[in-house]
Amino acid sequence: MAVTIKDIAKMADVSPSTVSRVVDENPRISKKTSEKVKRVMQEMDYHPNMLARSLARKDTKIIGTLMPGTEENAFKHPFFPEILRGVTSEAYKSGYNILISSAATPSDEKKIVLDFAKNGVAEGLILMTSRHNDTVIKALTEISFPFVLVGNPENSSNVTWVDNDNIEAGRKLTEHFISRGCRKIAFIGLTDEYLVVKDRFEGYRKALGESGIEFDKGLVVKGAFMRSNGGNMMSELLSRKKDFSGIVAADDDMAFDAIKVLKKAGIRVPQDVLVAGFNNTKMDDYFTPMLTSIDINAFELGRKAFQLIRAKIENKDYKPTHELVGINIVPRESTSRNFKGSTE
Amino acid sequence: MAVTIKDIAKMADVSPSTVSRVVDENPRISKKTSEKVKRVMQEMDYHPNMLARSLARKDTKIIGTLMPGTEENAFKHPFFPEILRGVTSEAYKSGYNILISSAATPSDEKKIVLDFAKNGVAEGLILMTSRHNDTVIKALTEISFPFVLVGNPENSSNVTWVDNDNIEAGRKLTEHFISRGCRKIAFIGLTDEYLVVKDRFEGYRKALGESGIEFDKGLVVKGAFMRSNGGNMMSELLSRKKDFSGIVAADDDMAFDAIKVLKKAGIRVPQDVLVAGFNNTKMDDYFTPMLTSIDINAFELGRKAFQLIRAKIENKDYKPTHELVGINIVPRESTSRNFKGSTE
DNA sequence: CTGAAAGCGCTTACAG
DNA sequence: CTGAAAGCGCTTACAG
Repeated sequence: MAVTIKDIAKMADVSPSTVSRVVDENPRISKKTSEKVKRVMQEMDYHPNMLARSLARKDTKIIGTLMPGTEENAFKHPFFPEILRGVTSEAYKSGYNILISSAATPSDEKKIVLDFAKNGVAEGLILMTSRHNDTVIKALTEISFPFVLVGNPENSSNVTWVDNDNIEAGRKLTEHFISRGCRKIAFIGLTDEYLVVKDRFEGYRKALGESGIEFDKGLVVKGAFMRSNGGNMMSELLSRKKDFSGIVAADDDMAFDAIKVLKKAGIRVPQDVLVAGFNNTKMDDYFTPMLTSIDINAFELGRKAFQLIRAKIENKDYKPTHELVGINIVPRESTSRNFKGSTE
Repeated sequence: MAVTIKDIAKMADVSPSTVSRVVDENPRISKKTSEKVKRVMQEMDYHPNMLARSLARKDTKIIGTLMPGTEENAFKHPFFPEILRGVTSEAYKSGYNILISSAATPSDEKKIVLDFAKNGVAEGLILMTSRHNDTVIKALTEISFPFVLVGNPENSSNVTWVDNDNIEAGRKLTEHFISRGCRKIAFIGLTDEYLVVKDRFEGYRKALGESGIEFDKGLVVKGAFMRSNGGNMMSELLSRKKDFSGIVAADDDMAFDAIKVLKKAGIRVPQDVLVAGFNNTKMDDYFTPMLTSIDINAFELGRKAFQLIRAKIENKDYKPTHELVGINIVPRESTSRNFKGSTE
């Protein structure tokens, strides 16, 4: 059987209360007693039982995270692990542990989350994903269980969240094209479904405006935010027979597929058209040409998310707030002006 | 305050013991009582406190996982998330939760793990990584805390583990080259450091032997198991001026870099030389040419790992064992014989 | 079939 | 500075 506080108390010839206080570094305990108890704890290899402590104290130092459903493709997106890494790394510093959970499908999520919120294990929750008309967020808000969303909520008034400044991201990437001399810049992958994309698009328009370039909606292609459509959208754009020298894709995967279609059509990237996307996927370095992209700093998103949830937990009347994580542009071959041809 | 078993007892006019038994679906409770209690639980939105239950029962339904250090590159390897996804998905089915922890550096690991093992929260541990002379495994074995390793331990006698059949993987991939008519097949990235690689190499030799191809150690290039070296190893091989028509790389990343060097040297893949790797990275589809690879089924590794740890926990004298997860070859352009040239 | 009571391993207000 | 005692919210052997 594991060593308990009672065993230590007996060996050290003090009361359990005293041992508990030593463990807790309570300053009221005399140095002498404290040292004696500590020695005994060492000798007996005592590790406090966290369950008992949590039950008595009503805190657990455990934060839950809700990942996208294991059956969903979202889970496979490379930035979830990065976010998780950020969360874990930050949690580690302050002695918190991270519990991950994930329903198979969105419909199971609410049940899981509510149970999570009420079964006493997690003190707070980090949501990795938000949906249109999110019932999870609503439920959590109703019972006022502390949570932080990574991403931008539909109704941001009452929720604490971290996200990138997606408008800024769109603006910066578009400026990059402009600085390379492009004036006819297309945007592919616009959708109403995701705020991220709408924001990136807004940034795109902003950049155009700031440079006095007239917005041409003939250069915008709408489409679902899914990889498989990058190619179709590119074909659509080509079929319009419009002139363009740059393409902002709503994310890297779309950019890859768009470039494939361009190649087939005999249009060279970057010699004929510059292309770039968002997310700074690992693949960007391996694609031909290497893809210019916006790094969203997923690790930092995770860190910030943890800091916020911790703040909420430790300060019950912490007001809903949000933080924006900076982005960086990573220029690569696909927008290079002195590209000597690919390495093949 | 949260609703407790006492509140339910009072409302339903029974004793707390009875409520507890209803929650536990104890068949000794009369249907009538059970229904009454359940109704009250519904009405009051009762969720059992897991901490209290765990403390009393001495089980927590929580499994810990040790990821590679957050500061290590390993954490970024795309198969960790996949493994985790497998673990989580399987855990969900049986109502277990997964706690992730990760030291910053290997030296912190032992402390974390031992505390984990003794603080009563996790009933078992899944280790995602093993090291040369692994002190974590040793410590866990000494205190006989249940754990399962994903990967192959140095000293496999006393540990339960899941891994791919890496010998089979090496064999299958090499056979693939042979079936394409290659007889002079190089192997780059051999190292003593990792058993995975040694096994893949063993499979390579096996396949050669089975086809009566003489092994030529002049076609083997040693090198650390790190991406950055794929290019160097390729250069080394080229400098030997040996003839070869196929290259087995110790993993996909090495294959990518090797191909880049080949391209620079004016050697075409697959027209002049076939190349393939291991892991079936997402990038394989985006690289030019698309890379043939061995899929290691990381999701399945995770699932199996969970099943094993659960078996160990629920059956205390479960004997150390291991399971091998099958692999699949995924043929792509880089080993295609009727490749019409890339899409560019 | 149901309940009273002891116990899981801690914490902490109260008393001294 | 230290201890006795009650309590955190459950479970379960025992008794009936």
